[in-house]
Amino acid sequence: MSRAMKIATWNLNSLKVRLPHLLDWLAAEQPDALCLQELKCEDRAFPLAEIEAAGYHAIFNGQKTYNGVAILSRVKADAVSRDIPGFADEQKRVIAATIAGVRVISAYFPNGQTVGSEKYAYKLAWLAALTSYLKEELLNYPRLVLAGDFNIAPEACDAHPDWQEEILVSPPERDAFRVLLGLGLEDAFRHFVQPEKSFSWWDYRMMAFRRNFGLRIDHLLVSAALAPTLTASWVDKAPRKLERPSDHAPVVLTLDA
DNA sequence: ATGGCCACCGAGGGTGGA
Repeated sequence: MSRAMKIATWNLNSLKVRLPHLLDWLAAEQPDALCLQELKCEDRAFPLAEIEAAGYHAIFNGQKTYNGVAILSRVKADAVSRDIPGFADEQKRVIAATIAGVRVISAYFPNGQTVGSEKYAYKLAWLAALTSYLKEELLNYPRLVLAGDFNIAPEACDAHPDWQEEILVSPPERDAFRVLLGLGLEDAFRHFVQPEKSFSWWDYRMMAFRRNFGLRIDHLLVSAALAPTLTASWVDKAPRKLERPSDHAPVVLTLDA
């Protein structure tokens, strides 16, 4: 018997500020699992009551001011794991759990700031650690989704032609993305024919959203066991049009597994 | 024009994001 699932990822850029948008989106879209990033919220301040009132369970891994990830789910999450095992890191960027038989990982990849900076070196080291972790996770959980803000636009078509920065599109970052695919993961969005200039992030400045001056840096990668079950994937630009939006839009997949 | 916006902390402007 097959079961339809809707799984999404959304960098909220502050859970506190975006809570009304989040609750509206949950009510409208009813995802089975929603991976969140950039909570900027300590665990003790997590708005659990509001999330539960919306009909969702929540697991979270937060810190003050920066980073912070969570997974919301219709059914309770099992086998919860936080951070990258064996990778010493103060920054709260990873949480994983099994939801309705699917291993779901919510990840907030480092930004990297500028190519060659210390933060860039941290990004590449973090990517290597994540890759080792994913290799292990795939052995334990063949039905897996890696979702989050990757801070990498994997191909030329994933960045607006006028994007002048090296960061988010540099060859070492794109190589790291391809190494993840090489583990047997597939970009759910690219499993389907998509409109040109499909992006998931637009800068707050320069009227970037109105001009569709953006990047596709939020992704859902699915394991080989799940890829044949995909039924759709899209970017939901609606929340980016609201007052005081996150600079990221939710990215969604559906599957029938 | 080498910044423009937004959120954070905390009480003013510095830091970080992408």
